[in-house]
Amino acid sequence: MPQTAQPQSSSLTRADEAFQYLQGAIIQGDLAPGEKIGEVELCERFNLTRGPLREALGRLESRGLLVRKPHAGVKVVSISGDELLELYQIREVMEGLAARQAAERMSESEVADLHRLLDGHERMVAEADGQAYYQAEGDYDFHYCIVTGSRNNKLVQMLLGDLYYLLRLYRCRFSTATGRPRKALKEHRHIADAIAQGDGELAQFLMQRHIRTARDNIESRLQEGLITL
Amino acid sequence: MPQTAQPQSSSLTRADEAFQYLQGAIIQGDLAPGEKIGEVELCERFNLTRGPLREALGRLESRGLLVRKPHAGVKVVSISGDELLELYQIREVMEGLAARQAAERMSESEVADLHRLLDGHERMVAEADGQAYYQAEGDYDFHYCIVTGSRNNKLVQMLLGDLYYLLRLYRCRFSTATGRPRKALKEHRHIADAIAQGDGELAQFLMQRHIRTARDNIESRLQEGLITL
DNA sequence: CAACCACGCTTTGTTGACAATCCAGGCGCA
DNA sequence: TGCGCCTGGATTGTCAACAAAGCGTGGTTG
Repeated sequence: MPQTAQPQSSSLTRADEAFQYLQGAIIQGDLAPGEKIGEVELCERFNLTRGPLREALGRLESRGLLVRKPHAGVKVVSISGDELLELYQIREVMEGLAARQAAERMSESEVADLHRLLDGHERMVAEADGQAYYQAEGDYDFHYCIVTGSRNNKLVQMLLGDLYYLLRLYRCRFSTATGRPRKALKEHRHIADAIAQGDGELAQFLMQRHIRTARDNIESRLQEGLITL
Repeated sequence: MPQTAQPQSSSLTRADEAFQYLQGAIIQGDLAPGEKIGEVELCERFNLTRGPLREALGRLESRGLLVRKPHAGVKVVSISGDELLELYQIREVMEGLAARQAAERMSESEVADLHRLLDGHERMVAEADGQAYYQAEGDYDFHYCIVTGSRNNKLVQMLLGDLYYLLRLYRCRFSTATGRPRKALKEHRHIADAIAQGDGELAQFLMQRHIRTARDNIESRLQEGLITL
């Protein structure tokens, strides 16, 4: 599907398209990690020239999804289990902050939305043991809500704009998930309750413990040998 | 290894030069915030063509130092006091984590280096009330040491590669500083002691309080009207 | 037979020109 | 006189070609 026709948003430049497309391709695993990929090949892959492509590449590199050596070419970032655990440690403190600020600043309607979201998740888990969907998307929806609710623009940018893409990359790579949907959902509910009560400290504590639990889960799985690096 | 360190070694490309140069120019304030600056002007400013420049611009944008609207041009990021406070909140939790991990993972020699660094700072403060230098550079040196000591690559990349540049931008803009070198130095020493003893929890707590104090200081100064936005 | 050097090819970095888009100023009309 | 359209200029986005650097290959030599 060559997107030669650009019907609508003229505000979308080719470089932006390439950026989004490449980001998606990397996250979904269409481009293997460590794969040294040439520029011309990418250009032909979705008809554009090297100018916009290089700009997109630069942005991807700055975001940490690509590594590029001066004259050696670009390759998709190779990931390790240790780095994933590092990411979770960072997530722990940052989302803890997000939860605290969300508890302090979320509006009534936002809190209501959050609870509705959890109601939906509850139905999903109850109905069909919908582990797959719940973990893949629902989990992100919940955390997404809280992060945006923190009203901390920089935090939103760092988490939603950068970190989550990396996490998604890992998650898609070795499709490991917590494997504990009900417990996780319960934790989510507790966090939402703390936020609803405006108890920032509690929300922060619960969120940190929630993510730490997930991290421990992943760590033990990694040690068991489910490493797909 | 974060690619943000410095593309030093052999052949640094023109785009990298432009990137570093522009980053420095923005941080030092040679480019006013909110200033809409043309590409050709930048090109002539340090002889290079628009290709590499645009790549550098893209990376600057992705790093948050520039904002660019599709056909409207680029302008240096305009900053607000609120955003600075947000940054400090993020710093609080992230550097808290860094301090904890540094306490757990720093080597003997690194701890010794850290203490030597503080000795130097102590001399500076005692000798000449060297507030200016201590605050401008010494403070960063200390935090830099601890962050790298955390051995958390992602954390290093996010703090040293991104956040600190923004902080420097703010600091240079309204050259506000803590104005409490002795107290800050004492806090630094306590943190270093906690790290030396391997007490991660204490180091984290002290670091968070240290940064929170600095933040409160800035907040009150802002409210007093030292806002240069 | 192995190691080293030189050559050429491939890929990246850079350049200048072309085309699309937006902003400002001026003119016409109500 | 004020509003809106139009045109001109300038700026950004895009392109195709040029130059330099890295790497593999093949030949030569110890």
